[in-house]
Amino acid sequence: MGTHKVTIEDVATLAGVGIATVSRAINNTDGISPKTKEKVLAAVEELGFIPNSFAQNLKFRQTKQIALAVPDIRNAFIPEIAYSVEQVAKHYGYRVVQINTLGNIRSELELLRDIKKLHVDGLIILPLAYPKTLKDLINKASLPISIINYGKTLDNDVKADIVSLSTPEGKLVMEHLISIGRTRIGYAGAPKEIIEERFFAYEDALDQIDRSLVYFGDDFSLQTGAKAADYFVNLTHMPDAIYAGNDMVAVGLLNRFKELGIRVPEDIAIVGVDNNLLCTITTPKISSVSIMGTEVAKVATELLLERIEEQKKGVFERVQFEPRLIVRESSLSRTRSTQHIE
Amino acid sequence: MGTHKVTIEDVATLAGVGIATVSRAINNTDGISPKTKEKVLAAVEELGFIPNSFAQNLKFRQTKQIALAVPDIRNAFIPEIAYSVEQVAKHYGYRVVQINTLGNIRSELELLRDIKKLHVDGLIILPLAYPKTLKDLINKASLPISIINYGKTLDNDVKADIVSLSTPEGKLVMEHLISIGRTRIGYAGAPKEIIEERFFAYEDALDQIDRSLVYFGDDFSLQTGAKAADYFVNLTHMPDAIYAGNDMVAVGLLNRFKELGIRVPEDIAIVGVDNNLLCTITTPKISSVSIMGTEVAKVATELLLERIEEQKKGVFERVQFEPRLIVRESSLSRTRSTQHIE
DNA sequence: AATTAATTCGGAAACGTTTCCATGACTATT
DNA sequence: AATAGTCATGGAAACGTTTCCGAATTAATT
Repeated sequence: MGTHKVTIEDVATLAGVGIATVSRAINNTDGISPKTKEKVLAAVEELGFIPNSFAQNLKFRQTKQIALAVPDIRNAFIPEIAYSVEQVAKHYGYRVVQINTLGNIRSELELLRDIKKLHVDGLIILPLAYPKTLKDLINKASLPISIINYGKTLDNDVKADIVSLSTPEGKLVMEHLISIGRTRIGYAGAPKEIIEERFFAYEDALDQIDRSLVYFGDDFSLQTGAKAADYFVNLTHMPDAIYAGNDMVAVGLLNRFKELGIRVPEDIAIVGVDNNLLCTITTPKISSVSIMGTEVAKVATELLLERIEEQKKGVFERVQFEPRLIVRESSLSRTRSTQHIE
Repeated sequence: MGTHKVTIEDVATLAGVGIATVSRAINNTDGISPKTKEKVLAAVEELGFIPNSFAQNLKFRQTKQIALAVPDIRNAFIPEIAYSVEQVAKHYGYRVVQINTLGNIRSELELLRDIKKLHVDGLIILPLAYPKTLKDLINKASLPISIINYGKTLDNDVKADIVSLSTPEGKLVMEHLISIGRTRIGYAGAPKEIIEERFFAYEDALDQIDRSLVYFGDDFSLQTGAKAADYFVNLTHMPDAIYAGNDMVAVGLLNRFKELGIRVPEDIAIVGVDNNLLCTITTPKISSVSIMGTEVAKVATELLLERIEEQKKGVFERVQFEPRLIVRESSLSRTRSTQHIE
């Protein structure tokens, strides 16, 4: 337990040496004889001395730690990102501390505001939305930042590396649904402010939109999917396909539809976005667009760590990944299946 | 961007005051006139001064941050814990930094070894296993620790609060499977070292165990479940029920069985542990034991924060939560169903 | 108007390290 | 044996804050 009052000076006294020597011993620095080193380490052990890292870092500056700020841990899309970030960071010898902002934009801003308290060398952030404040805070921040851009368009003058998905993820979905002959296509997801490109793709793909086929829930969750299913079922004229804003919603939809006796894909086709692991364990398996989370996270982390290590200023990178549609059972054509099924 | 070389002294010079006054201004301390305060804050703004928090904490000691160390973020059981911890911490005004040890015992030990580098006031750890080193490190650690004890028995002299699940979670599963008339019950999960109680319950419930009905994979993952299914299917004498070490494994089993044309629960019943969200979105829905993650996490966090705030020494709490079996479709009795289905 | 009390402020010590620099002891070279 | 060169070591400065304490200014009391 030791209330940790023991300082380097206590060790020095016990070992009968100067504090400089103690420092050399515990840091494996050159210029100390093996025997004094041993003597010092014995004293360290005896007193249970632990260097105060605040004092250490006061000179050192580097902490070899980076922060990863993610919105909602309950969305299974996040672990994929987190895992990938950990891998790369470990390879560079960095530790990752993950901050869960819980889908709360306020706490995202708060985090940026006192990012210094985290004692990290850099930050990877996956913002929910991009209010002007966020941009200002990023630009004012005094440490390297990588942004994983999840669906939103960013101003070009943000002083951070940005790795993003190009927006056609929704376009892919819509083109696919149209190509398999669906004509009444609905949308279900969070309000469009959250990831607006997702919904814009829906609007863009249709000549005219029927507002009754659009369901906005509170978030991208299973519950939203279930509520959306209830909503669609009560329409006099049901859709024959639904573009789900993400896979959680898709799963929620599918599940509720099954409970209600509606067949997928025969009655309604469903396609989600994220290519979440969940898509492969439902029955039927759900078609989805992979947003390449692993790759995106990898690049974002590499950019950040290179910026940290090389102390790069300016010249911020912009990288885009193309999404990839993976067709599964939930969106098979009713007549014949010419698509490749995974 | 500012390379953050600007110090409190620069601000003092610009504002034409002493550094003590600057400190008072930025910390809202008493003993400063409104107008000097305003003047100082203007200087702070102009220079973009950000206090060096290493220097601050050198005196202050408290960081109002706690760490949460979790094994495998890809296991959907974790988010439940994390979410609950965040809620409580926020209520107390603390930030949570999450450390993912990726199922690696080495990195768990490493974390404890240099926990100081994280600059947190306390730690909540969900250990994978309990080698002696871990206990030693915990006892030597110089900050409050709460352990969320996930299946393993702990020595009583660990100097930390411990919130654990009482072990009968596996017993519940076995008694249930036996009660619905299954006679050849198998086990699938990670090697018994990982969470040994899970497997011991299996052994205890049976008069004699048939080693061929036990499958140990690498971990508690979907893949392990799938591989286990392949294994069981190839037995000359298949089991009629499987106790899955956790829900990920259960889902993996179910999915692969379905691909192989084996009916659940008619041919094989499956029961998992964790009561993961996944259990309700598969077809059939999977019976599982809730380990009360939310409640456990809540108590663990409260104990930790109280210990921090009140600077309690000694008197370590031991809290146990009882698991709860939730019967769903994957373990219905073949003859009639008398159980309550959720 | 004179004394006392209350504010406001700056200097300097303290927090616990790392590291530069000077010193002294020891080894190697001639 | 004398000089040069290594090596080990401790003292002290530096890192950037907060805070104690005394001084100086202002306000309040008589």
